[in-house]
Amino acid sequence: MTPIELDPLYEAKKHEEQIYDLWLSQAAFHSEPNPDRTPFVVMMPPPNITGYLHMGHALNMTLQDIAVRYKRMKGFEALWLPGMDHAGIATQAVVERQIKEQGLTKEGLGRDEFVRRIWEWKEKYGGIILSQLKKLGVSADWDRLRFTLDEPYERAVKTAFVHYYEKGLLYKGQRITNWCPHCHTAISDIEVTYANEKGHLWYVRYPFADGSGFVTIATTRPETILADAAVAVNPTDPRYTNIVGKEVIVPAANRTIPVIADEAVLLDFGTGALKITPGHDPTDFEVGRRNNLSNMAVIGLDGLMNENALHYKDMTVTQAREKIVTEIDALGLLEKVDNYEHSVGHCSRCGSIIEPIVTDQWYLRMKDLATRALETERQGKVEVLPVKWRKVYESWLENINDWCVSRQLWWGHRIPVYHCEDCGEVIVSVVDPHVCPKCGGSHITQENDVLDTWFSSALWPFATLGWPEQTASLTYYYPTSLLITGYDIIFFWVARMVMSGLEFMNNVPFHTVFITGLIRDEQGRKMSKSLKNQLDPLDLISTYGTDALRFTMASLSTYGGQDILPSDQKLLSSRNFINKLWNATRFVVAGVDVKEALAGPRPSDDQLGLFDRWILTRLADATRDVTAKMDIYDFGEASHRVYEFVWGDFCDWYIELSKIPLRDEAKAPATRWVLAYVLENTLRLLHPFIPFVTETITQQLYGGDHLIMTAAYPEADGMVTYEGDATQADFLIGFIKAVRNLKAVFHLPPTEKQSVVAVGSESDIAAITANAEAVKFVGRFADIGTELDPAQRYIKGAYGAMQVMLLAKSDFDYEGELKVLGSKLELLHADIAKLEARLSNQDFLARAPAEVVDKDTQKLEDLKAEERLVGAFLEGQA
RNA sequence: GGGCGGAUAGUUCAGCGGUAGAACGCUUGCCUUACAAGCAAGAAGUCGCAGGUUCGAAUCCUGUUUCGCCCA
Repeated sequence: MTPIELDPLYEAKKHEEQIYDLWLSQAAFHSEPNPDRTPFVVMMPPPNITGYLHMGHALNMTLQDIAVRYKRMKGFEALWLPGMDHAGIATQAVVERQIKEQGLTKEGLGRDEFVRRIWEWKEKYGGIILSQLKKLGVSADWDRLRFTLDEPYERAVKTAFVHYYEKGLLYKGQRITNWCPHCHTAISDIEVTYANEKGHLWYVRYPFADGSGFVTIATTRPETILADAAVAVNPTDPRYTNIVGKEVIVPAANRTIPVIADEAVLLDFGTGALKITPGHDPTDFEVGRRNNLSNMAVIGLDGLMNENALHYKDMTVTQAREKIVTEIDALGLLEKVDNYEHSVGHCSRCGSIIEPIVTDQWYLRMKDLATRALETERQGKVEVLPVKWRKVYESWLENINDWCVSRQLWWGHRIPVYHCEDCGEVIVSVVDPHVCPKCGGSHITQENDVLDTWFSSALWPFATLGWPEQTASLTYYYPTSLLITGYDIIFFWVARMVMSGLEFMNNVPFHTVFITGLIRDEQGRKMSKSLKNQLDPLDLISTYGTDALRFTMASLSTYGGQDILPSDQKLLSSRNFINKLWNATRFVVAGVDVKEALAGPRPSDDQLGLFDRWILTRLADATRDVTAKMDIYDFGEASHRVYEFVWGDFCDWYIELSKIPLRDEAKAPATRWVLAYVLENTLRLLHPFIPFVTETITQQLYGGDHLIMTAAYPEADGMVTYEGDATQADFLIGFIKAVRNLKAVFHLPPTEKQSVVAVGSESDIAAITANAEAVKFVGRFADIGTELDPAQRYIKGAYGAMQVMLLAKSDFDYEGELKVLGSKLELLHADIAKLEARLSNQDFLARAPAEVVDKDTQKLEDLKAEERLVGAFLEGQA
């Protein structure tokens, strides 16, 4: 056998790229429907084509990859379907900025040319994130990469639109919408983020038309006075009952409007009288509908005051506000101005202040769709994890509004609604109509607007599999298994996928949705460009290696979905762990040909030593625990458990202990097999978390086409365990620790090998003497005796009821020992007192479960035995 | 205003009815032939505060303080 030589340090950079290529070359990520296997399907949340890899992706994609690799190794037909989102507003903005630098505008280019340029941009620069994902080790089926604007996907979007339309769920109407003057499009309610801002509350007098005084209203937006349609009071407000029905004059506009009564008016806001501007406020719009008021607009789609704004025309909203306040003040109609903090809506995309404006938009009726999505989740057919997000999901669906799905953009799915210029017929169709079905005319034009990007994303779990065609993939892979995403898109995406899955597939889109926490910086702040506290995952990969980043992400994620604060320390710790694994491998391969050892027969039980049986038992325990956590997607706990096994059991104890039998050719073969077996299984346990290093090692061990990523995940059920032997080994480990502790407490040089004398029960002593060689080696003892020599003095320690004595040198510090023993006795006294108090409590004995009482009784006996021993030491010392 | 979540070792977090756990940091001693990206030993917490339920509470209930998030 020729031992394999490995570098003493694992250098991720040297291996990762070629390992990824190896996987690709073997088509290891590809999945095809296979009736012999159960599918496990994850739909990747499609990143924007304008996107770059950030820490959120690193977390989210790592967890998905762990789940997919795990299930793949578990024998599922695992499909992870990747994709990209056309991201209407974001992409259009990027290309608009680009052509602006060339002195061009999209209007100048025209729609077709502009869209053609976006496609050109997409081919050239778009999707950089995909190559970045590969650096993360993402094992997605790239053969099935989908893009939300590809032709087949477009057919799905049109089909969905036509379906909703024909079902009467889509309607077009003049309604007040959230208008972003910067993006120049309508956006939906959930794309508006509200922030409290300092502003003013202006108290303005509206004179009665009959000259009988005035009524004072309070407003935060004086510039909209120009579009006022009424003044409203609450019908139950005794202050104002006599003015309802009167006419008032709009300040600065000199129009008359009525005073009306409406329940929407709050009695305690301002003066209790409000101006009503249906054209520029959602609440007022509803009041206007109830009272047949006009929807006059004074602010245009460009965010400037329009022709209805009289002498304020072409001013910005801010300018108009200043000017009109001055004018009203000059007219003597400004009563007072208060400072006032109120909530202002901003475009979640660009941050501009949203203008509520009445425009013609398409809306999707949500009530029934939402009810079904709600019931399905409540029946447990879609499991939302962590559970705290269930209420968020539910409360949104319970209070849902109709969804504005049209956008005034050019990049996206153009709404498949056509108008016959000849007869006015409205045609809603998946295929482009060339002839009007009603009049036979050929002058047909399509609506200009496109659909909200989320309208297409909502179809992701089935449109990617070929819907509306009933493809073999759709039949086999749908519904999918797991979705992992961030909580910021529960409404935007998760809930809408559930709705459309139920509507079009009559089944849930996924069985489980796992919501991850948010990545924050070390101080717990959100990562943002303005704070410059963003970590770049690609930097972290080049510094620490992909596996270290992945292991950090996994080990920091919690089942409760806590936010995650990565730090250099944590990455360093993960990198060190990977290096530990690498070096454990170095040790194994220096003495064992793993491939050859495992090709041979498993040693019989009597060929295995005590510690061989111990580590095999521990491996089975670890496998069971890790698998149990993985099965519920608790990646954090799973990673901790495997870390503990690798470092704490395998490296710290078994590898050290194996050095003894490896020197003995009679025992070495069994130990070699165990080393190989445990290493092999450890690598498999770890592979989903740290795929590169485990595959690199596997390449070293086996070479050729042998991949760990397609190997079987360890099964605890198939592993033989030795409980009794494991307990005995644990006892010996405890004994070694007791001796080490004694040496350290009394500052005996670790290199100095001590003579140890153990005095205790026959069986305990027998266990120690039977394994004396191993115990002496890892404990660094010179020899182990079982009888005290009265002529010698000893350093006294206790391991339970067993005396653990070290031969003392003449200069030993007995004063110090007295102190140590004394404080130990005090601790024992305290523990014993606590237990005695509990065990003498009749209520405890009567009500606590018998096993708890038994455990405490046993514990008390053990403590008392140790107390007697330490007490005797002290007496002997005195 | 409504809702949700956090408050546990110096730090970041697990635990969520049976005498407090991890990682990192810290202290002490070690270049022990896999690993100093390491080894051994150790210190460190009245589990935010106040009540209650229970034989027993970090864990369940109520109130409270405080930080954060979401919705209006």
